[in-house]
Amino acid sequence: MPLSHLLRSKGLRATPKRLSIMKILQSCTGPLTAEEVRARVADVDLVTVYRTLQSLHAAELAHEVRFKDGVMRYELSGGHHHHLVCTDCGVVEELEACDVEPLEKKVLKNSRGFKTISEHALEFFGLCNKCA
Amino acid sequence: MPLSHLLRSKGLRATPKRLSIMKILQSCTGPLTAEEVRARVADVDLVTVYRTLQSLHAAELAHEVRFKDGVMRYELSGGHHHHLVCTDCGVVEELEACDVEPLEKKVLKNSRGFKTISEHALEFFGLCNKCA
DNA sequence: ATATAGATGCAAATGAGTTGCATGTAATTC
DNA sequence: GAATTACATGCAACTCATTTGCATCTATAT
Repeated sequence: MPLSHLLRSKGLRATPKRLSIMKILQSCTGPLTAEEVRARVADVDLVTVYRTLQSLHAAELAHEVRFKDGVMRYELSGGHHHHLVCTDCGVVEELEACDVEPLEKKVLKNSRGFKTISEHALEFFGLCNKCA
Repeated sequence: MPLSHLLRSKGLRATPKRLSIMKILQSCTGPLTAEEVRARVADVDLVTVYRTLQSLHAAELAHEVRFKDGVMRYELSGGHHHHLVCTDCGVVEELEACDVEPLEKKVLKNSRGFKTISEHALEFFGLCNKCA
């Protein structure tokens, strides 16, 4: 499905800037901050980037991730997954498998105070081959 | 070990405000933001709270956690663990067991680009009994 | 072509967290 | 137990990510 159809299928308009932003997200290996997106798209206001990323996330077309710096990052939703982040240079490696579901089930079963678990956030931090 | 000795063993001074801040952290079930700490301690500047929490973390006396709002929270280090957070009311339940280590080993083994994994962040989000 | 709801840009505001600097005080030394 | 000194605190001002208000613009439906 082309990006423009994806957007329209969620009730969002397929504007040139939106498409550029999505293409950038698509072309990068790791999740990007609003500022990183702005630096890669010609003539976009940072506010527009913020609003676009929020819209994409609200429409479930993008995931939100926060690494240790606390800055929000976005990536196109290509299935649920987690990341391995280098604490030295910041390189990000995507992990295909999630494998947290069994843990999640166990956590819910052992919980006294919770009825449902809908989400989880998991990130790994370490040193990449270069920085080690 | 009393809090004052804990501090001194890490080369930090046992000042009244520091002790108050630590007592508050100790008495609360979940991790607290700087602002939440300030609201519970008499006559402390927010800056002092920030600096104190950072010192405690640097000395490994406190853990840092970030939930979905992106705000940093602190809790006294009582062994590594994770949290279950209610997305509605914000209640936090602590999870005794971690159980991520085997996953971590597997992730490192499967990784092409990383040599070591030193840390991970894992939080679960759902609805507590009250809010469900 | 027109209408309209949604998208964009600019400026200004918000809110978490930080920094510089002067003052205060815990811990050490005599 | 008084003096010394390095660390701790408070205040004001700052930075930086993110948000909001408002006027303008434009993709999409009619």
